[in-house]
Amino acid sequence: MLVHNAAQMGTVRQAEAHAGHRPQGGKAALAGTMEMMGAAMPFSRNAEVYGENEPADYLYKVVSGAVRTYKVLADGRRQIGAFYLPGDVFGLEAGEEHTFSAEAIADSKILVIKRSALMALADRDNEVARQLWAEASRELRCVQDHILLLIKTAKERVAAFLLEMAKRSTNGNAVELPMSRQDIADYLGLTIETVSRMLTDLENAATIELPTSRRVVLRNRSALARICG
Amino acid sequence: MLVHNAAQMGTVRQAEAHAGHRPQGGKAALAGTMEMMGAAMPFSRNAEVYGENEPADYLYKVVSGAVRTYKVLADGRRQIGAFYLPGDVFGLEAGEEHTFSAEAIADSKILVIKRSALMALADRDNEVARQLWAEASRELRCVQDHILLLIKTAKERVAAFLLEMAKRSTNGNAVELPMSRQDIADYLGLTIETVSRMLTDLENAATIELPTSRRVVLRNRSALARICG
DNA sequence: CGTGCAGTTGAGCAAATTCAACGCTTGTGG
DNA sequence: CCACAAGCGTTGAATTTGCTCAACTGCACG
Repeated sequence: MLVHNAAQMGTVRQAEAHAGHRPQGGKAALAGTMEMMGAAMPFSRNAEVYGENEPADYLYKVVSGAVRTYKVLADGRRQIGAFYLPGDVFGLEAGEEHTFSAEAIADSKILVIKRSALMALADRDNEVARQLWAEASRELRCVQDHILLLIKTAKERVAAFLLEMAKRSTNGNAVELPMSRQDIADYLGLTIETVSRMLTDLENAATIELPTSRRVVLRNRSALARICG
Repeated sequence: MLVHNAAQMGTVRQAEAHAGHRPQGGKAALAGTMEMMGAAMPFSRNAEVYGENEPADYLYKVVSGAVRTYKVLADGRRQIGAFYLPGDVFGLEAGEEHTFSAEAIADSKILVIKRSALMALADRDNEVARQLWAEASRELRCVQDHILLLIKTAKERVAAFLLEMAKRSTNGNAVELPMSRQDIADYLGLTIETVSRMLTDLENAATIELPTSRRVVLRNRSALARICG
């Protein structure tokens, strides 16, 4: 189910109330269109946004906070598919059902958009359709890059992860990690111990600084890039 | 952008001769549409279909043979993104350029379709657009499953690979592998030696038979499924 | 009949995991 | 206000897994 408690139920309805709105013109960006059609909902830390195999009736855009998508294997191993930061769109599926589950990593505000409304709009407005394609393409590229990550060594994965987060972060060399070591490990296909060791190795090599465990400062980007392979 | 430059590959020009054809009706499947719009081209074993970063002006459908897509990292490691068997569509990208390279694994016949023609058709015919979405979605799901493979143990990866190939193969429990051990290894993120060892382990456990190195017979599917995790 | 390629097998090694202990921070109840 | 438990992260030692390197087999092709 999309809605997990009564308190959230009401807010989702709001999203639908806006579903009929038209964008200002044919050249409206998907970003702008979505703001018109969706309603921002609060999710608290670790709250589920949607579950695997649930109908994909909505898509989402992170306003603040952060989101992880993941799958859990039969024996409990968890693979995180992606992290989504403010501005990122997630939950856009061509199929009828979500293939991953999604949870808020921290307290978050998330824009909820009814899929059918956006799709109907895309049928009339080719620009919107194009934007949806671009979004899906971005997602595919992300997953493909993720595969390339998973064939690398532990140090390479951690270095690549830091560079990726830095590229998506706004504040230069200082990166605030919203996720735990376990989340990072499950994203990189490593254990928390290995992630921790690689981070301390990088710190010892003066490649990064770790003022706190959730804050990383890149001291030597080119060294990181070199490590990436 | 939907309109793209003319081909740089001389042989591909043939495909364009058919580009103006219309499907029989609005409900034509993508499969049928593509047969109308494309020309079958022969590719010999190991021939390149397209290269990474080349403009994605065409998309492709395997008629016979098999295709691999791959990326090579700076240090020479190769990651195979996917294998495509007869009936499979590949090279469909929303972006301007191919993100992987593609090669024929064996001598193959491949249908070549001009992207701009198909896209133009999709603009007029929502059914075609929907089919393109479905294709892109299938591709995304494939890549996501691939990620799940890469976090497993060597034996689990090989077992999952065999089940995947069996599911795509037509002839029951007998699976003909068109690709080499090196291809399998680069798909699974393992070495050829490890792939070979896992296969012999499975054979010793009477889970599979290996009449020849390229032919596998699944003797105990449920055991394989159990191994997958 | 040799040559070359693809695949298998073995031994030793390196990388990452597992298991275990410990430090630090945070929140809670006496 | 302090004591203490819980959660998160780090570190160390032992173990396991898969890799590297090397030898060897079978087979196709000249």
